[in-house]
Amino acid sequence: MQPPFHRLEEFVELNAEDLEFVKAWGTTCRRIERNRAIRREGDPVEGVFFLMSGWVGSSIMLRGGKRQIVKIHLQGDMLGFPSLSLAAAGETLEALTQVDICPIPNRALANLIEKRPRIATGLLLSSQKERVALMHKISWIGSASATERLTAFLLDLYDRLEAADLVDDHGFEHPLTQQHIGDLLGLTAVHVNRTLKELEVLGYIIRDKRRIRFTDLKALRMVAPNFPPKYAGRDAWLRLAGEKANSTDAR
Amino acid sequence: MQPPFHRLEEFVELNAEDLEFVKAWGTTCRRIERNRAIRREGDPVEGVFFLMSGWVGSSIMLRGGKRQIVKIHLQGDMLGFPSLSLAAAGETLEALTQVDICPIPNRALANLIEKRPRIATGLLLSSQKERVALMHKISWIGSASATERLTAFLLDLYDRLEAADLVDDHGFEHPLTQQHIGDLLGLTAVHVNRTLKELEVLGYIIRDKRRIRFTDLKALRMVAPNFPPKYAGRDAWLRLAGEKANSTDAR
DNA sequence: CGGTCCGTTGAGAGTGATCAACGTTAGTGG
DNA sequence: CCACTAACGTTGATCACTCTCAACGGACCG
Repeated sequence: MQPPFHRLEEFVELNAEDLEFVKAWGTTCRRIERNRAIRREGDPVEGVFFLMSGWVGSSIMLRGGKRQIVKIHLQGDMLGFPSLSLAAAGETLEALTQVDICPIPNRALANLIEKRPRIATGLLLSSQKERVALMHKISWIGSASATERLTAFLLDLYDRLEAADLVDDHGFEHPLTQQHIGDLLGLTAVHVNRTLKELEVLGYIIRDKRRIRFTDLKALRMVAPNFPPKYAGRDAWLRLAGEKANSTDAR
Repeated sequence: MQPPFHRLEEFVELNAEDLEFVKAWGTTCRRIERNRAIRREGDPVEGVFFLMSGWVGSSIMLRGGKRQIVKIHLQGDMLGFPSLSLAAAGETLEALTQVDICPIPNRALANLIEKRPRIATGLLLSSQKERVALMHKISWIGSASATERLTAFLLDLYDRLEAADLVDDHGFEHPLTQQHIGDLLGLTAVHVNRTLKELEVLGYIIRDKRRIRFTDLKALRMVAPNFPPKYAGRDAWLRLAGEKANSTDAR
């Protein structure tokens, strides 16, 4: 089975050496059980993680015991990157399913930036993509109804799962409780329940245990507050590096 | 007057060559008048901008004519970085005051990544800092009251203005209408007005035209939903590159 | 002097939170 | 295999915060 490098190769074309480099990450993977923390807020930042498989939630604790889940990470994502700018980890990374993660220590990252500029560029652009995603999330958390937030979230998840080839028959299995979804969207679990039911009554989705099937994607995309932006693709690297990219590409 | 490089030097120590490189940006600055767009959503992404002086708002348009202001940029910020990952600009950059911006074309950025790894690292870490800021913003937009959101915003602005040395007598001048603040926080201008008045009645702030003075910072920080995180500082680069940084540092 | 933008204040309406109860599912140990 | 338990999902009633609509005053500008 191919490791999930689709995110790394989204913006840059990796050559043989690059691939060898990232494949080395896979040699030190760790398995973490469901509901265990990978890293807690305040822990020292020893590096980042590459998520090989499973679902991970990244959350921030608020006063009063509330938590805000900032992002659901899927396989192929880099975890803990934002905390590189902090003196101590600023987010709690929690395994929502059994997961396999590969720690990438700071030293290895530094080595990467120096030796493999194309991977570094890919990471830089991926970070910008994450910023765009956060910006959009702010835009619909800030001024959208519960129904709109929920559809935006579901569609985002759908698109990302599709990119990771985890969508089956217009639906997917997920490990999220309604409390999780509430913490993601800034809603209470009770209201998430009502809103999910509303979408089901409208005939847009069908729920069965922890499986969601999308029965009217078109209608859902009409409900959502903003359509997903179009990402740059591989030519972003071309735009950045000009003709350089072509001449150094091994394949 | 020294150009505002405080953000560039936050995570890395720039040597003489690095400084020469970034100072070159200043030679192609453009002046933009108040209320004019620097770049609109959908425009081609020809590069990023370094903000020499003035206030810039970065916003996303939503359906129904609503706009979400995602971030207020101050001098020393890099503008338009997230759009590097997009096929077309994903945010509108609007001058809130008269501003001076220095365009940095994609070609120059590529050159920078290749030739000046320390600046590149600084930009990468700055991007992560922005991600942290966005994550925090999500956390208080998602589940905080209007009062909490407003105080969080005011304090964030205060801290950033202080870093740019623009705070005077615990207060500052700003160009924002209450509509702007509403679009930032996901509130209506009417409610922003009531909430500002509430903070004034409580004795936490004093307003006079477009000037805000903070009369009880301690109380305000108690109201805000989360304290600002502690950033890594210059040793972040050390953490990344190990002893390498010391040996190559010119000063 | 008129016009426009911005700030201020009031009254009423609606969305989502809160509190509470109950049903259902899954996991545990006997 | 069953009893027990805790976590999760569902539904109802009430309440509070914020939106909406509306009117008016002040500041700035042509």
